[in-house]
Amino acid sequence: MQTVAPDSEFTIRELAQEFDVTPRTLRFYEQKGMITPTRRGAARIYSAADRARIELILRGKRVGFALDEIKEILDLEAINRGGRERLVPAIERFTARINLLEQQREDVERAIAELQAGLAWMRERLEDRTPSDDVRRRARAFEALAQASLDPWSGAPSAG
Amino acid sequence: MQTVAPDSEFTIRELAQEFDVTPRTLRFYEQKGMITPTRRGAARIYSAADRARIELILRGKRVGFALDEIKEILDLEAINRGGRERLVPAIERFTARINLLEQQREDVERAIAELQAGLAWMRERLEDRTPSDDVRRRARAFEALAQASLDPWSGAPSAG
DNA sequence: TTTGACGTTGACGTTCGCGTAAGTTTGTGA
DNA sequence: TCACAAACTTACGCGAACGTCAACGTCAAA
Repeated sequence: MQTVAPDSEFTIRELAQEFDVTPRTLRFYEQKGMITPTRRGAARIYSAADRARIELILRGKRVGFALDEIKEILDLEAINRGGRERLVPAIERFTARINLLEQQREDVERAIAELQAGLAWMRERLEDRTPSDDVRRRARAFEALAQASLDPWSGAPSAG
Repeated sequence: MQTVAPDSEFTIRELAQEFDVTPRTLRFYEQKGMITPTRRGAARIYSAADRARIELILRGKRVGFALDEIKEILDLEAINRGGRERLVPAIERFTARINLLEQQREDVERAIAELQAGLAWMRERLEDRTPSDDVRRRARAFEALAQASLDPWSGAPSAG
């Protein structure tokens, strides 16, 4: 999220701490060819561009990309250099990816809704009330799952 | 997405095909205690509730939950049976999870935007034009990454 | 100059989420 | 009754994404 001066330099530990990964992780990404920090002696020096790539890698991971896929995205520049033979299939893969992500956004929204329903449910249970109709309606997803535990409420008057 | 009659029954292969997983996957989930189909002889019989749980498991997976985490969510009914000691920490974990998901929705949206930016870029390259200012602005995320390949465009007149 | 923090390169270990035999049983139609 | 598909259990295997030593180098502070 932060933008840093373009001539910034970072050590491996600085970036590892900032992004909450271990140095091992950054070396691993390098070994996969996803980042190519320069060296001062044997030590790695990371540029602002390296840092930006790391950000993108980690965001990619959070949304479920495999490292190899992320690498392909990062290699956009290589794709650009390539001719139509590289460009065209890449465009197709990108498009497919975007569709998947849009599906995934839906999944995330449903997951949020479901967890919130479960949460509301638990909160009412915590207050020892039988769940309100509204909560029960929102917890529909869980009704199917937890019928055994829901059924006692569904027909019976609250049995204190 | 489909709602089925509550007394429906399914074989392992039916559900495997419907959800595009292998039978092995469903047995694996069972082994982890995430579903508990009944048996007819040795053969598994899945109920509508089992089917609903599978749906939830798979959606959970798509948004990046680990199976153990999904199991916890599915165990809401067990949590419900438990007292405050179980309920309270569960509420906290659910809340934390929701926050993560909201963060993730942002990540997904950014990822979509970035891929679309890359896509627009590639499309213009495909037409052999130097990327328009608009596209370049949207591809900011990639500028930092691929400076080497972007710089040639930035100041120079298109050199065919 | 020794200590200690931080860096390096292998190289093997671990967890997760199943895949993949191998061999056995069970149910159904010819 | 035989065959064959489809289910079952057991168990080892695998790729991804690192974790975790081991063994070594380097530099600043004490």
